[in-house]
Parts: sequence; C-alpha cells; structure tokens
Amino acid sequence: MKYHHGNLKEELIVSACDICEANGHDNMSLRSIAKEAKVSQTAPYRHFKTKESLLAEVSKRGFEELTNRLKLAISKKENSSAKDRFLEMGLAYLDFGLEKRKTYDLMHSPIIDKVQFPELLESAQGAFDELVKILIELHPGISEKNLGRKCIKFWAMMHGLVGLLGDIKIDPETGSNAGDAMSIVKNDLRTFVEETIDS
Amino acid sequence: MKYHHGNLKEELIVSACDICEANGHDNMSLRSIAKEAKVSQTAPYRHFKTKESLLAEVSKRGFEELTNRLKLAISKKENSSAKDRFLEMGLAYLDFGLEKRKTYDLMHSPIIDKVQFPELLESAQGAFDELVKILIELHPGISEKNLGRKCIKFWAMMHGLVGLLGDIKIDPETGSNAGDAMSIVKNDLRTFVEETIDS
DNA sequence: TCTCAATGTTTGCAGTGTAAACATTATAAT
DNA sequence: ATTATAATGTTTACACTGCAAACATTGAGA
Repeated sequence: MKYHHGNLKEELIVSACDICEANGHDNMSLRSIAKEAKVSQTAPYRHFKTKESLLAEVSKRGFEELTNRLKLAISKKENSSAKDRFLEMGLAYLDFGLEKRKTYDLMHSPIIDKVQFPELLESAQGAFDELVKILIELHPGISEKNLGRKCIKFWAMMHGLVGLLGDIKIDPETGSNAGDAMSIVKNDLRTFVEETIDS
Repeated sequence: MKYHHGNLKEELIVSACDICEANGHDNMSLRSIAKEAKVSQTAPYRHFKTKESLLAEVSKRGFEELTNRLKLAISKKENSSAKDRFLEMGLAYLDFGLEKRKTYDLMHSPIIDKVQFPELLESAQGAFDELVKILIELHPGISEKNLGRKCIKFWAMMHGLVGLLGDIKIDPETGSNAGDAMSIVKNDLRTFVEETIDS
C-alpha cells in the first residue's frame, strides 16, 4: 500500500456523489467517505477545506449533468421545431429532477452558500443559459424584460413541478398520487410550453 | 425552581420555531433548545421521540400559518371577484414563502418523512385545500382531472417562484437580481392567474 | 542532494442525537 | 390519607460528527 493515494480527490468526489444520491446529503459523513477510500478520516481535508466545499463540488457536478441533459435534449431533435425542442428540454429537466432527486435537493439546498463557490454559481448559470438560448431562438429580438419574465415563469414551473412530484401524495383529496400527477404533467407540458411562449 | 417545568412542550416548540426561522433547521440542536428552556439536555425526549418529530411539529405550525394566511387573503376581499381573491391568495403564498423562507424550507425538506407524521400531512393538506376550494369556485362542475391539472400548475408555480426568488441571483446574465425578479413576478402574477383559470 | 510543498496519519476536542438508569412529582384508586 | 402508577425531570454514558494541530512520508524542482 503506497502512502500516497494518487487520485484521492476525484475518488472522494465520486463517492460523495454516490452517497448523496443514495442516502441524501444529510446522511453523508466525511468520515464514511474517507473510510470508503481506505484513507484516514482527516485525509479529505487536504483536498477540501470543509465538508461544505465537498458538497459544493457534488452540487456543481449535478448542475453540469443537468446542463448536459438539457443540451442533449435540444440537439437530439435538431430537425424539429424550436417549440418541440423547448418541450423536450422541459421534459429533460423533469426527468433529471425526479431521477436524481436527492442530488437535485442538494443543488437547491440552503446549506451551500453558492456565493462562496463561484464555480458552482457558474455551473448553475450554465443550465440556466440553455433556457435563455432557446427562448431567444423562439423570440428573436425579445426585450430583456420579457425574456426575464419568460425565464422565470418556465424555470419556476419546472422547479416547482420537481418539488411537488417528489412528494408522495400531491393530491390526497382526489386520491391521485405522484404517478398520476406526473402523467398529467407530461401530457400537459406541451400546453404549458405554448403558454410560456405565447403569453 | 420547581422540578417540573409546567409548560415545557409548548416552550420547546416555540423555541424551535424561532431558531428554525433564525438559523435554519440544520443549525438547530436539541441541546441548545433545552438549554434555552433551562432544562436538562435530554428533557425534550419526554415530549418528542426524536429530533425529527420536533421538527415535524415546527413544520406543521408552518403549514398552519400558511393556511391561515391563504384563508385570510381570500376572505379579506370578500366583495371582490373570485379571480381577484385567487390572485390575492397567490400573493399571500409568495409573501409567506419569502418572509419565512427558512421555515418554508423545513416544510419542504426531505429530512422529515411526512408519511410518518399524519398530523403534519393533514396540515399540509389544509393549505392545499384552500387552493382546491377557490379553483372549484372559479370552475363550477370542473372535472377531477382538470381540477388536478390546475392545482398542480398553480401550486408548482408558486412553489417554484419561492424557490427561485430565494436564490440571490436569479439571472446574473441580465444583471437582474431577486428584487427585480420579484417585481416582475408580482406584476405578472395576474396574467399567470388568468392563464391558470382559462387554460 | 537538499529543500519544500503536497499529501497522508495520529491524536484530540467540542458538539451532536439519543439510550438507560434513576429521581421527583402529579394523579387517581384504594 | 395512603399508596401505586404514570408523567416528567436529571445524570451519565456512548457512538458519531466536523475539524484543528502536530507529525510522517513522498515527489518535484533548485
């Protein structure tokens, strides 16, 4: 066994990503991650000033994956109309949020002060930019104010849907559960996309 | 100093609510709350099985306050149109979420398994019911499916907006900050309300 | 080869949630 | 009134946490 690990930082990050998505970020301890990498419990401190900064890295990778998925969703249907690609992007956002819900939660958790991690802020911005780009394509020459309005509207809706659909019962009143809600949403997303574009 | 406190449970809850809104739920320790009540550090365990169950109570009170605010917003303008009251309710939701952001975060935090706390689930349902009621008033005889659709759409938008507006910079690209975003949203909320109703 | 920065380990501390055993008090049945 | 019992408090202890400090080992450049 060599004294130096060789690739510790990367391994810690990957472990952290796995544990985060498996158990949630608040059930993740630096010590357990260190143990998994077969390294002393304080070794991570050579690579991360605090636990928060490791979580910031996990969050950053989450935003990077989200960005990639959004890009992919848009480019995959290059021949389709801008509206269709916009719709596809919305679905990709929902899929990511629901598939990687625990990571998604970390990405929006207040425990990480994004201002303290400029790289994290940047990667979050990267995802947002995808939305901005397609909205501009859909509305050439749109004013900044109207662009901001549409961005907020769409982003908030996507974010809100992930939050709602993640809860077990969105509407116990009518007995419908999250699964039902999801199908409602997917069926209606096109309508909503159109509203976002047109209004 | 009497051995028995007399009103410990209630005092613990109130303290917890205060600390939660002041520091966030993850910066709250049972021990510090016990200390504030001048009671031994394990005394809270006579009233709450776990820390989570105390947080569940805090969350529950948050939903109760939200429900009250929604009710108030609707009833305050009894003479106005249903649409106006609906709009007022939306604004009340946003106000609550932004004013009591830390509590709002707890209410939607995955650390509390709502299924394990039926009373919490019920109080959350109470807030949701206010939305259902006014939507039914706006659309007499609406089908369950369409009702569910409108509920999801509106609730998600409100939830998403609170999330987005809570972040410091919603749109660094255009340089607009959360304050700007908030004014955009408030100005446009009527439009969105109308879309929710009409579509 | 020497130096030094990078990266690892050991030890230790203060803080956490909570279980277990015990002490005190309020309540209700005799 | 006495007494059993349940409710509510304290003490002590344990395993776990993030993290600081001192020390050990290694690899890279002067």
